[in-house]
Parts: sequence; C-alpha cells; structure tokens
Amino acid sequence: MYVCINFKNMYSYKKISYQMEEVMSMIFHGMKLVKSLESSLPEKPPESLLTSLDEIVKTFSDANERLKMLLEIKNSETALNKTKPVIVSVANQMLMQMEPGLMQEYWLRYGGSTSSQGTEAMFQTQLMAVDGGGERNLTAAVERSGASGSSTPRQRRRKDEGEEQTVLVAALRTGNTDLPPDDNHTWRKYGQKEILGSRFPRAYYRCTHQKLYNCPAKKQVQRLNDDPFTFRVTYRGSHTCYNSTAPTASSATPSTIPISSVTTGHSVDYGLAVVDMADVMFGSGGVGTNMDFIFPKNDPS
DNA sequence: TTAATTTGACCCTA
DNA sequence: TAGGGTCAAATTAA
Repeated sequence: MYVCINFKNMYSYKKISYQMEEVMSMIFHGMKLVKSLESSLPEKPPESLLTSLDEIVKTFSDANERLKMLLEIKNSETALNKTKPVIVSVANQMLMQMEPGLMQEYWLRYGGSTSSQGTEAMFQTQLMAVDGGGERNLTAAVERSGASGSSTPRQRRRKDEGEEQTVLVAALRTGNTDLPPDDNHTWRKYGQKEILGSRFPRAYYRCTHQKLYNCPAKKQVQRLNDDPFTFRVTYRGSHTCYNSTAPTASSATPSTIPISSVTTGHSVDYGLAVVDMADVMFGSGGVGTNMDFIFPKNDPS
C-alpha cells in the first residue's frame, strides 16, 4: 500500500515551502544551542546557564509558533480544496526527480515524527492500495509485517526483522533501466531469485556498511508484472550507518536533499534535484498542475 | 588488487 | 515440501 499526496497550489505551496525552511532552520539552530550548552554544562555559571536556556526556549518557542501558523494556513487551504487523489502512474514522472527512499531517509535524518498518527494527521494523506495496475482506496496502514515471531533468534530469520515498507519507484527510461533509481544509500546486491508468478526476478540488496557498522538495512527490488518501468521496492530494517558514513545530504541545507548519487552504489545520475520537506508536508492546494508523490507513510525509524 | 555482482546451493518458514 | 531469503564461491568490473 502506498501513500499519495496531491500538490496543487504551487504558489502558496512555494510560500509555505519557504516558511517551512525557516522553521526547520530555527529548529536546527535550537538543536545547536542545546549541543553547545551540553558541551559546556559542567563549568557554566548559573547566569550564563540561564541566558543559554532562555535562548533555547525562545528559539523552539518561535519555531513552534511559526509551525502552528503554517498548519493553520495549510488546513484552511485543505478545506477549500478537496481534491481527488491521483494515482501512481502520474507519480512515476515525479519519481524521476524524487523518489520515496529519500523521504524515508529525510525522516530518519531530520527527526521525522515518531508517531505515525501524528504524521498521518499532519499530512492528511489518502491511502491508496496499488495492486498491479489496479487501484482502490483503502484506509489501512502502510504495509507492516513481521512484528511478531518466535522468541528464539536464529541466524537466518526472515519474519521478525522489524518493519517493512513497500514503495513504488519509477525505473529509469534511459541508461541502465535494470537498476532501481538511487535512493542515496549504498547497497550491495547479495541475491536474485525467480519468484513464482512474477515475470521478473527479485533482487536482494543489503547495506554496503552491513559488516562495518552492523547496519541491518535491506531492500528487495522487483519490477511489477504489468509495468516493467516501475519497481516495487521493499525496505527492511533501518540504517544504523548514518552517523559514521552518512551521505552528504545532512551536510546540505537541512530542508534539501540532493537526489543524485552522492555515495557510490549504482551510478545513476538524476542531475541535482532538490526536494523541500515543506513540499511534502504542505502539499495540497488549488490551482496548478497536480504533483503526486508516493512515499512510505509510517515512520521508517 | 579490491570491491561488487552473479548464481547455485543451502536454510528457514508456512 | 515448496517457495522465498541468504550464503558464499566464482566471476566480473573498476
């Protein structure tokens, strides 16, 4: 199952996008202050401590206020523009510029909500089930599986490896179309299998840093039977290699993600598209071209 | 030379 | 027992 979000009113969406960047930068500034305070905590005199705390509180409080205002704007626009969800095929084109794994990465890196309900409410998304070429609205959650299992861990477990997320990703139309688009992580292919009932084999990847950093992230990539230009990518496990080998997105502006492959991996080049987090957070509007994204709804972490 | 991919065999689960 | 997931030796690419 996948989440589709409509982005319509490009004008207000850009304004909000800009404001959201400001909020994000305020939050990051606050975090910086906290870190700075933390490092100098033992020798800080009470007066200086008070000043620092005041500044931190004010920064986060300002960010909070600004965010509330943005949400109000967003909600009022949503009420005015009840739009019909557009289906995955349209999204394929957008995915050439931005693909779901990056949203997952963004949340992981920049502290997305740990509450899927909160995220759900904020985005007011519409869930859509995509089954091959068919479509139907659903209100179920994004695929999760393997939460339970036997209590005796074994070396080669499959069913209780934690959360699983499935997303659709557009295949490249040029170059090596066999490769799924880069998702800003480096993956090593460790297997490929013919799957019963599937026209195309399923490829198995794990994080390149699995051994070095004990990173458990894995993904499966498979072309859809009825749409060879779309990959179904299933992510399992979260990356634990961020702190040590983080791709450069974290060093960029917090609200932007470079989509070209900044690490090695498959050398798929998309140019350098930039994705605003606010684009995703406040993406419903009135006039303009539909822009649809698909990304995992639940909190990937 | 090193790292990544391929692929047949093995293991695990339903 | 079948099907899916993983391992690891062999092969290929950089």
